[in-house]
Amino acid sequence: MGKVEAMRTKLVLEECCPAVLTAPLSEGRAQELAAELAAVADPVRLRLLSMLVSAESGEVCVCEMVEPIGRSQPTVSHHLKILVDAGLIAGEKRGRWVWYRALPDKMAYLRSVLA
Amino acid sequence: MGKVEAMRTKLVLEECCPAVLTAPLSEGRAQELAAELAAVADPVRLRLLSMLVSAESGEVCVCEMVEPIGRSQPTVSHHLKILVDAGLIAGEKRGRWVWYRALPDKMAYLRSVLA
DNA sequence: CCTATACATTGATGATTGTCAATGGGTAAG
DNA sequence: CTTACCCATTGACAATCATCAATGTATAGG
Repeated sequence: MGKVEAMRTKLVLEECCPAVLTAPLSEGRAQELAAELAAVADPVRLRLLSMLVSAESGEVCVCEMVEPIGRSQPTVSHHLKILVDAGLIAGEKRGRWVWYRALPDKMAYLRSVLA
Repeated sequence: MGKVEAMRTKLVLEECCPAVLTAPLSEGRAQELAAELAAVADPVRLRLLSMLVSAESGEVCVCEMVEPIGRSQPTVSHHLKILVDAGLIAGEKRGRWVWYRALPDKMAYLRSVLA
């Protein structure tokens, strides 16, 4: 195995995709992981996440999300709260507006769960 | 940026975690991705997956999963069917038994969705 | 054949969830 | 102070889902 291949293996395994599912899961641990994954297993929340991640400034006002999402304002707030509770995004109030941004670390963790 | 860092970035971005969420998602695409992620957002299905992935021989008989999972046999069959429909596992009948194995490609795809 | 075993399917039920209308809590403008 | 605006919360409802008992299908053994 050449130097490049060895590095690729090391990086992929240790830095990007640490194994989590490679040992039998306990009932409690599985319950916890499932709840965290459920946060992203929803079309509205995936679209909200994609809007935040792809935003030029890194943050988006709620008022800019309601119309593109195509749901009522309370429904959008509901999903944003679920994402906040899951640690995937964070909101900051400025005046009458609230700006949300993505927290990539938690997303990376969720990705590592599926290994 | 040194050679190693450049390679790390390239590998992580292109080989392990291709970006999928970095552009705003359409309603239809989000619906599709959410349905695929929902397959793994369940404690029973996560435990089934972990049993298959960590199995020595790479496959596990249904009869070996019912008792550890702690649910009825029809419930286990129900969840196995959902995983099969999601393309995450496959089953093969041998005599009276059915052996399931994990299909890692689909799992890697799901992982790439969260980028 | 007849019985036992392994798994899938069906039907019913309780729990969870996504949705919206109505309302509440703050903030800025007049 | 009053009004208008932004967002969160509450309550209600319909849809979805996880679960089990009962039943169906297929295979092996006697």
